[in-house]
Amino acid sequence: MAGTRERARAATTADILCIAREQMAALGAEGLSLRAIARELGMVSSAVYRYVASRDELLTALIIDSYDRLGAAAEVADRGVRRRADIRARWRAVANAIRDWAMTNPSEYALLFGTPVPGYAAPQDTIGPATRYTLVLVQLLADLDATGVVRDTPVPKALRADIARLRDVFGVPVHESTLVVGLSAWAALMGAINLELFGHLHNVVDRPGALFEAVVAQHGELLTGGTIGGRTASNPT
Amino acid sequence: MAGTRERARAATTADILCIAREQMAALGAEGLSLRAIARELGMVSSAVYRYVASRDELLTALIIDSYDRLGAAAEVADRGVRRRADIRARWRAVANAIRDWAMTNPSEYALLFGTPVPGYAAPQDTIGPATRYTLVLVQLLADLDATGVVRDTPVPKALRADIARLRDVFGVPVHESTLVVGLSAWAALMGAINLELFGHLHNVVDRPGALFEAVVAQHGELLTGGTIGGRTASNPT
DNA sequence: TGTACATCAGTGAACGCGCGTTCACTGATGTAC
DNA sequence: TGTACATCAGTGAACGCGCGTTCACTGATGTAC
Repeated sequence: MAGTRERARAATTADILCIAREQMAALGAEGLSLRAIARELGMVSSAVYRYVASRDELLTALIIDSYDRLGAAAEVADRGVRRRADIRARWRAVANAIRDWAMTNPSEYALLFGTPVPGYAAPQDTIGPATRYTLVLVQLLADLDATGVVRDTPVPKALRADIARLRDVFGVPVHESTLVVGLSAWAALMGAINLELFGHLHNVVDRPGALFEAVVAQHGELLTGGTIGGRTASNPT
Repeated sequence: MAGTRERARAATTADILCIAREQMAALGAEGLSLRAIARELGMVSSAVYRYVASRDELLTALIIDSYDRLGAAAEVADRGVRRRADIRARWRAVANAIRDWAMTNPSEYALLFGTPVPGYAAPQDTIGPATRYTLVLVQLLADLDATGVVRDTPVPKALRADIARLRDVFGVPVHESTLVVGLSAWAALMGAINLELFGHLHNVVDRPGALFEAVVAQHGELLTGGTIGGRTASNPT
């Protein structure tokens, strides 16, 4: 039966990735060590090179895998919302899924969104997987637009070209102002997770989850209907 | 003259911090090496221990110093706005100052706000300096409140207790809803910087500065007058 | 079904490098009388 | 102003540890005839 060797190979390849993840959780991405993985596998250090060409390649594999899991989590969360037209609910679902994934896989999240590993340059292969979770968000924006929301958020001139290009890249028709608000929501989303995960809410907020909810709710409003034009309630300028 | 020895000591202590910063810029926080610093100083490796008790202590010094510089930058920017009542202008100034500092000191910013160095636990001494830049923001919120802005942003119940405690900690009277919107603005601010600095805007936006401006402007509106209540323009739910 | 050969997982030793930290020491700089 | 003593910056060697990567090898597993 062709495959018993292949299956063994696939199994230890998976083992390597798994151990690598554990090691990252304990020591961070820089702590990743092929020798330590070999030790854990009960192999001699050079044996790992049958499976992985170099430390950097392993790092790349971990990054791709992580982006993929994150993307899958986001997709599942989005699909889980029955009422497709309820953009706010879908936004909440996706945002929470991303946060949940981050909290249960903190080291992987840090690998993707924390300090880049110095000396490591992500190869092209990581781009595709990296876009996966953002595609969910962009599709959300497109569906939002389809509902005919009116928004008078100003689109900065300097962003016009970028935004036009973005629309082409994703191939999804999204209104300019929607994209701007969407990018902003994205920044807030990732910012809230970073602050929490990297410890900046210690002594600030005891229930980071509640803060996260508030941030997400606010941007949900902004996306689905908030009109934040020039009118201010009582601005003293 | 008492002091020639002391001055020499202060000078090489400063040199050590300076070289450490350069080293971090090149190799990241984990790349920080006392031996490499000694080499750079033209000393034998053990000599550094006259000035620094351990690698971790040096890391702590760097963190404190960085928080301090960041805080100073934020304070200067805020003070630079003549019309104190123009909260939006002050918010923009402070936000831009933080971003500017981050862009000119990427490795220090990463040290503070990126992935925590594994195995390193920040001692109590870092808390004070860490609050410095946030104090600028909180004072901004307090001054904003003093202008009598009306806002109907809902305050999540789960955040009530946290927010009350926060007000006590800072000793500045800030309205609940103001703090919630402020925290949200903080998250967006840091999120936008992280995305840019850690490379997530590559192939997404060519002018990250313009995106940053947009994010900051949006939250400026939200802070100073945007009312994002339950009313939505055309929400299909 | 059996043999001959190719593939390839894992070994063991080595190269050359890095690191943090300790310790007994030399010798110059400062201080007290 | 000069001497005796204390302080302390910097030395040099060592301990014990880690790492990535290469290379010639053994021996089991698969493949072709």
